[in-house]
Amino acid sequence: MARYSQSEEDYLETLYLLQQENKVARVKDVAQALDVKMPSVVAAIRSLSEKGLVEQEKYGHIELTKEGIKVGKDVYKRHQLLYAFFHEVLGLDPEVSEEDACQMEHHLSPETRERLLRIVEYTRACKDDKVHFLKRFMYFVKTGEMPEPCSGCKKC
Amino acid sequence: MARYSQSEEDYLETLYLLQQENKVARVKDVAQALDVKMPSVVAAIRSLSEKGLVEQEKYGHIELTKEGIKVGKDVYKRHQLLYAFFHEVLGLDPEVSEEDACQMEHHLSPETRERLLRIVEYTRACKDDKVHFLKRFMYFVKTGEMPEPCSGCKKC
DNA sequence: TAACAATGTTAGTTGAGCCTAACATGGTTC
DNA sequence: GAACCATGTTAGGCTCAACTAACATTGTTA
Repeated sequence: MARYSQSEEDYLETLYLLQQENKVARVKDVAQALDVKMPSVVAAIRSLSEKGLVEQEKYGHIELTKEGIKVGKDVYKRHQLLYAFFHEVLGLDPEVSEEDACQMEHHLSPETRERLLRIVEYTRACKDDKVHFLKRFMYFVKTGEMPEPCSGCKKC
Repeated sequence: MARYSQSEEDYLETLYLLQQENKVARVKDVAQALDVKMPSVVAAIRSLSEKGLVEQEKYGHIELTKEGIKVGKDVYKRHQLLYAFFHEVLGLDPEVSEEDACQMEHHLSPETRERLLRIVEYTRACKDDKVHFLKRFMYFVKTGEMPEPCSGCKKC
């Protein structure tokens, strides 16, 4: 999978999400979603089209190619992962989590991505576990002090 | 503190680091550090100078102003924090940690920054604690399974 | 001190990605 | 079916941040 610019990734992600929701994406929708003007969308689509990522019929719908879907979906997955990490693990607001995910989704290496996924999974699993990482971490966030050892462990 | 572009932040951070090491920064050093050509540096310095962030004497040294130091240092602190998180908490290679920190340092909101700092602190504190988060997390990374409850807790 | 090498600067170009203004198309309504 | 409105497109311009080529300055060395 080739490398794409931040802007290109944003267009592909937006197109992917619009396709999921509406089945059709129009220039106007993309412009609204990305808060840019329609001519900017037209230029971006032309460029993506030349790279084989989207297909356009004049004055018609915009459709992602197979490759376009792959990239758009991948960006969105990175976004979701970052959001989950910020919101679920770090306990940040939905708004902040969303905003930072938007920015950072373009800069996530495969290695970091894998580890972030692990820590999200770990945190989720911990909720059913005796040693509840998130509880302990949030206690630390609030008080600045370490919780008692095994405070969350009913066995002790 | 006003907002600065990614490129501006990179120049200020580089100048800050060069000043820390050498006491003087020259156009050539900055160009090397950022892997750009000297005319690009000259243009960037002129722009930063107009914004009151650096001072230049023609054909001479480049110095950060008070404000420039503040911004450059702040960027570097964000970098260090991200590096620590990637390396110490997620257990990623120094190389990957460094590279991702470079990219993401420009997109870190104050809220996320605060929480990342907490999780790094928490992880560090855990090393002296009975319930060793990092050990447990790394066990999960390697095996895909949750460690035994309180496996790290000597009291149990 | 004259020449040369290293460094810094200026001028002009490029490409990405946005914009506005003007024009084109297509679907809805009288 | 003609007029109108929403949507799409083209043309042209702007800013940012890089580049090359050519020129200027400084400092070192014969």
